[in-house]
Amino acid sequence: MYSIHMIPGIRMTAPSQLSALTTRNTRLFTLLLERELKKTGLRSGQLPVLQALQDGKILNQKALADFADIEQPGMTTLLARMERDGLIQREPDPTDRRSTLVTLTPDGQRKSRNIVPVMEHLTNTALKGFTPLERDILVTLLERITSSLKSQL
Amino acid sequence: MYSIHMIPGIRMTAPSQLSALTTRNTRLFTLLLERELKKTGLRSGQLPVLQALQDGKILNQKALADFADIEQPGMTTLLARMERDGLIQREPDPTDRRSTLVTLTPDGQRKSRNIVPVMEHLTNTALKGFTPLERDILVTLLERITSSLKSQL
DNA sequence: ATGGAATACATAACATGTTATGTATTGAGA
DNA sequence: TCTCAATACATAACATGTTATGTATTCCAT
Repeated sequence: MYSIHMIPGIRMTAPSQLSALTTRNTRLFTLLLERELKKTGLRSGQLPVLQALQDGKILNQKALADFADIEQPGMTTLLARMERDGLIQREPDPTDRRSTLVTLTPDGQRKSRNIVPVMEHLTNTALKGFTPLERDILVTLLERITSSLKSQL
Repeated sequence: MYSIHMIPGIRMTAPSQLSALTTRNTRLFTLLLERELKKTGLRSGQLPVLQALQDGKILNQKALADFADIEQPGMTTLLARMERDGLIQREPDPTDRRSTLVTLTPDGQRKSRNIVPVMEHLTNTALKGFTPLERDILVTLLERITSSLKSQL
């Protein structure tokens, strides 16, 4: 499958600080992402919503929360900020009066087109020097962790 | 905690989900960690402070912020909550009137003894099925990412 | 010795997320 | 049909983190 010879800098020490490492990487990545997005008027938390609503798609808030993998109240407040900033539009669902349908505004659509190049650039920065094999190994290991953690929920 | 999710249109097969994977793992790990810590009366953000002040060590707020790798205002508010909750004590540094010296209270010391087993258990959960080699590969790759991202700051 | 830069901390405003809880609407079974 | 559970959303309270900014103190170069 994969071999230690292909991983430079291998140390054989205990990953006692695994969570610190992933947390640090997440915060660093988000920090750099926010810097890039600042030029486009977007924030990192908005990206899943913009992605989910691309191509004129219409979703209610529950579907957006599921897609973004956050709780419903978090999505409610996020969408309130995005509506305030003119990125999305909310209107009542005519078929279900509990539900609110969300769409991108033209400005939201326009700004969301900047996301892909920004994410590509940052991902390449994070994985600088990684061989394709190393990328695959990393993703495989991370997916196994996700699976293990989700099984504990 | 910010949330970076899968962005469409990135063609690289697997690593396009890198930030989504690490972010999801971080949130999942933190969620499970908070559940465990709830029994001990601690919160996840407090752990670096408790660790840094173990064995009666005395540090000022700047040193704690550096250790925890967060900004100074974040540490100030964190320490205010921890002081409110009786985990730490703050007193003026007699040798530098700008500085505040922080120590653990007896209760903080007592509660902090629960951290290591909790973290070990959760880390083993996250890395369930990993061989020692796979653990080291993972840590090595994550550290390379940290290094690449930090070089962009 | 002193004046200006650097340092340590605090505060405000905010984004992002979590629980807990309340309200209105919908749906489903007796 | 009617009641009761489930669903969708909102709100409150909070933790954790970020910038931006202000204040007080200390350090250093002249």
